[in-house]
Amino acid sequence: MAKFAKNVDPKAVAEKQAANVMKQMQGKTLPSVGTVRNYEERLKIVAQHINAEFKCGLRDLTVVQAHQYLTDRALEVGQKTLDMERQAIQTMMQNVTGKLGQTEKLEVIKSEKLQILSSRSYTPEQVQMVVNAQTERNALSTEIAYAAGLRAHELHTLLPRDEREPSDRPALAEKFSGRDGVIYTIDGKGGLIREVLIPKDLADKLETRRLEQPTHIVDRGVNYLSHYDINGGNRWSSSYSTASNRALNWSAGAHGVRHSYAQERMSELKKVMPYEKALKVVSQEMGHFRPEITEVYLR
DNA sequence: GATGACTTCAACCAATGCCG
DNA sequence: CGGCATTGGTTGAAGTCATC
Repeated sequence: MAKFAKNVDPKAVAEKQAANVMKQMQGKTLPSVGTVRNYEERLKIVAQHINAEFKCGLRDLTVVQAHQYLTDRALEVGQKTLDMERQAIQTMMQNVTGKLGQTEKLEVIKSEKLQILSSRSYTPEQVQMVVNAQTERNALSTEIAYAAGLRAHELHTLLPRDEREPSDRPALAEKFSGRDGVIYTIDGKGGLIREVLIPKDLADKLETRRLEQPTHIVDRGVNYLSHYDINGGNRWSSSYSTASNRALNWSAGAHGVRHSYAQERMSELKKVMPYEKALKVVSQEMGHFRPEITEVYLR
């Protein structure tokens, strides 16, 4: 009895079960750090539910019970979260508990909640209002991300062009045409190094924050080596959202400035070239492998 | 010493994006 | 076009720092 006393918290129990399962995944071909974090997080939620509903531990979960759980869960969360939980359970069953063979899969369940896909972009004036509601350090990150179309985490990976070679990717001559500034590189999604263009005045401000020694930064469990004293990742994203709510009474998230970049570049380029060509140029500037991805930024 | 502006963290949920 | 991997958004609690 006494030895269970410290484990009466259901959340703590579920957390431990998820952690143990993930530990047993070591040695398998593990996905990225961020994905591992997602799996563990989702498995913790799954464990909490099934501990209560089925009175069993996480690794006792059967295929039939998993199906039952996901079907119930479809009423509570959206498709993406439901997918993540199914994948996490599936990976556990394939690699740890053996309830599924390596090629066997769980049935895909449809969420009952429909997702609303509305525009996330900000006008230049709106971005300026958000910038004004942030401290100088966060404001600089916002201005750079907006001017160069960066993802939040990419702010932690900035480096001048002459200090790092970009990945070998096709590039049209029209890349960055109509704008000028200083070329930097960033380490993007999936390890793709790409060139980005930062206006001169912002590049100057950025260089005043250059560090003598690069500093180690952890964001959402992922390690970065930042060469500048600027914010990025979830800290900047959080700052942006709260500042947006203060200034505008709404927020579409920091990623909204990347949507703005895409839309502004498209309207600039469409004046001097056909739509298809413009889309191709913008997709290269944003580090997309295919132009169709860029189109989701235009809605 | 209360209040508000601002930042950070952790936990939960969702969108983005590649590829078969 | 769907499955799956990777990245981002929101929220509440808590901390710092002015300001009154």
